[in-house]
Amino acid sequence: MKILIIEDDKNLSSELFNLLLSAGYTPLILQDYSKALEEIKNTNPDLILMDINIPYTNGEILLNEIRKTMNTPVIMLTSRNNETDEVISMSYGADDYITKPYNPTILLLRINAVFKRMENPSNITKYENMIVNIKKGTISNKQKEIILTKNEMIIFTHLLSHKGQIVTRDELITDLWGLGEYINDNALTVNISRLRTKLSDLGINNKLETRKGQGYILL
Amino acid sequence: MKILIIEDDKNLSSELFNLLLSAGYTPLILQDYSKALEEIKNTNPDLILMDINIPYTNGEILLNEIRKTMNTPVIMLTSRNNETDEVISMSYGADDYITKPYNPTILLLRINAVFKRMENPSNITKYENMIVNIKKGTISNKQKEIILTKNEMIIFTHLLSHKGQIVTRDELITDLWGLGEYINDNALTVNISRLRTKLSDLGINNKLETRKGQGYILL
DNA sequence: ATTTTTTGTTACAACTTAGTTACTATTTGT
DNA sequence: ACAAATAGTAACTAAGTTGTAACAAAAAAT
Repeated sequence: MKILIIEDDKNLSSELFNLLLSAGYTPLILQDYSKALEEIKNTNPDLILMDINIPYTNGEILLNEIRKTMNTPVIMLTSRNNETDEVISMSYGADDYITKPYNPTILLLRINAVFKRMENPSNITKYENMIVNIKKGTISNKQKEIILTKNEMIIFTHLLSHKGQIVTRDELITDLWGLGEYINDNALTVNISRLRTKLSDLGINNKLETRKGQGYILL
Repeated sequence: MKILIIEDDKNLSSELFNLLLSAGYTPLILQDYSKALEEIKNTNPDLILMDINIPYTNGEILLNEIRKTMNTPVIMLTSRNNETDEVISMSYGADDYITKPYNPTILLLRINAVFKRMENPSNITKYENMIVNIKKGTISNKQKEIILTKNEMIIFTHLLSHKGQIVTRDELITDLWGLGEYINDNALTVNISRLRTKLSDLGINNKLETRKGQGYILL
């Protein structure tokens, strides 16, 4: 399990490094923002531990960037014990946060808990301002809850797990109907259309784009 | 009633000791993990009160060990008022958790509640405004009590333990009739229908939804 | 600019899935 | 042994999901 530490304070990062190492993880350290995104894509860590206050940017912005293209869990290290940081972290899509100074055991427990939540192909994911409840078969925002049919959910979760990446029509067709039988291509188109309508009911528009000749992409 | 306290903070443990003693329990104190398992087996306490953050290990691990061999109820003392600890505690099989600083009265109430639950190995659950009495085979509200048949109870409890999640028909069929013999699919449908009628008699309507092609969900 | 290809939209109908009811057999209790 | 409760079956009905087809729109290609 690779854990990427993004932290400029060298004392702290090496402490973390040792802690994680002794707990059986493979820690990696990044000191600053500049190469972060690239590095994340290269190393593809299982979890990111990020100081909210890193040089040349702040955690929120980086978190935002990360969330555009991947779902790697992120735990924020917040310096102050204030609500604002917590709220910011969580609302920007962090999976948990820890206030410094942190308790090593607690940190490990939290990491564990995040992994647990990951394993559990989890009931609940977030997208934009929506909650995607796979086991319940719904997507919702604060106002409404909308039930997706089986096909719609298959398409949506597939796109969501490849957020920011083009997904070919063939991939979706295989996911929907398997390899065997021939299905009219248009069936997918229609299902995409139906999904778009339901997303639109929750105010999500123009997020499921067509890339002609290539496939679809969820932004 | 013997209650074992596992807590390294001596102030806290002696506070707890006195509190429990004056409440009529027989408290025992352990300062650390090393002899915990052995001690638990020797003294065979009726309940364990454990700090999640004890020296040389953490509560989660100990709890895990305990759960491998016994069902002694465990209440976790978590240091902060955070969800993660709660989630961890409960998911590892704790029976309850208390956040420090704790209110003595609340603590005693919780202990009491845990004992209650033990006596009566959760034959009683609540759903909406109803009481579900599994052993008795009834569901009731303040006005009426309705008897469920075995099948109805199997279906209802299965759905109840997966509240808010889609449960496939196959799951229910397996739960009802096991894997072997073939049963007309419609038998389940009929039983669902009968259950719905009885729920409706207690004013519970539209809570047991069909998700066509997927299963049923109890909201 | 026009044609061709690809995708979108809509309405419809079929198909699958589930619901209802009544009936019967089996079990249970008295 | 009889009555009552329980459970499975079957035939029919109801409903929702999904694919199809016809047409529209947009993008790509010529």
